[in-house]
Amino acid sequence: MFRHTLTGGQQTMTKKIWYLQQLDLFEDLPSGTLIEVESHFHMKECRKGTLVFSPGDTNTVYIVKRGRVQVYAVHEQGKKFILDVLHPGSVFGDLTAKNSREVFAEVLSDSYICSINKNDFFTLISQHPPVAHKLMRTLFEQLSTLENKAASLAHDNVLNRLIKLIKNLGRPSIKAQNMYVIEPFTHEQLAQMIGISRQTVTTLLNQLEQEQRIKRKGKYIYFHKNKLQ
DNA sequence: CCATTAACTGACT
DNA sequence: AGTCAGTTAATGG
Repeated sequence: MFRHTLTGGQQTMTKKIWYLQQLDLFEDLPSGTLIEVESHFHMKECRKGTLVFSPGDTNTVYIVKRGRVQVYAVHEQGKKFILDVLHPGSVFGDLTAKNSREVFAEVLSDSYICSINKNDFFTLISQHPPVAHKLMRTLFEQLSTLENKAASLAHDNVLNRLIKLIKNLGRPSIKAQNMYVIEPFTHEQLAQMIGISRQTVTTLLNQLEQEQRIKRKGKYIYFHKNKLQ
């Protein structure tokens, strides 16, 4: 398993489950084997708020087919720290043999979640090297971005943390060039991603909007790549 | 200072 | 009734 420490304030944490973003793992397989592969999966419809994964769940690997899933840790004082928000194509599950106590995965919007027995999953992967290859590539890419995250949490003030978060969450807009969009999050969720308070997020977002560094429509946040330093 | 906490408010479901 | 965003006063490192 991977061990990475996030130093936000005094807290350190261990990543007990792994997840891979935006990975259509089996998309390149010939349709014949695809059908065989899919027979190993279960598909479940999950309502908003459902806990897909909770501590102690070590035998299953999950793939998000539709919707959004947030992976978060809960600390001693009951505070949430959001580790990642997963989208369709994301793969996640527990790597450890022991029970992990503090990591949960919760559905943010009505979703379809595929699940597969962990051993079956790894058997499948070893039978299809291109899939293993893709899995590893994404894994290493994510490892490098984690370093930046950790450094930001350790050294940046709240404003810079929020700015980096905004940059990381932004996806290129289809409409305007160099324009980026962030899907709806509550201020509470944004706060929980970088370990700051909800009120501070509210204040800083208003400040950034007044400085014309971001724009907002409802819960969507827009920004130009150059305007946000 | 900078940021968090607590508390209250109005808007929106 | 519950969630969310915005504001302010008090507190602490």
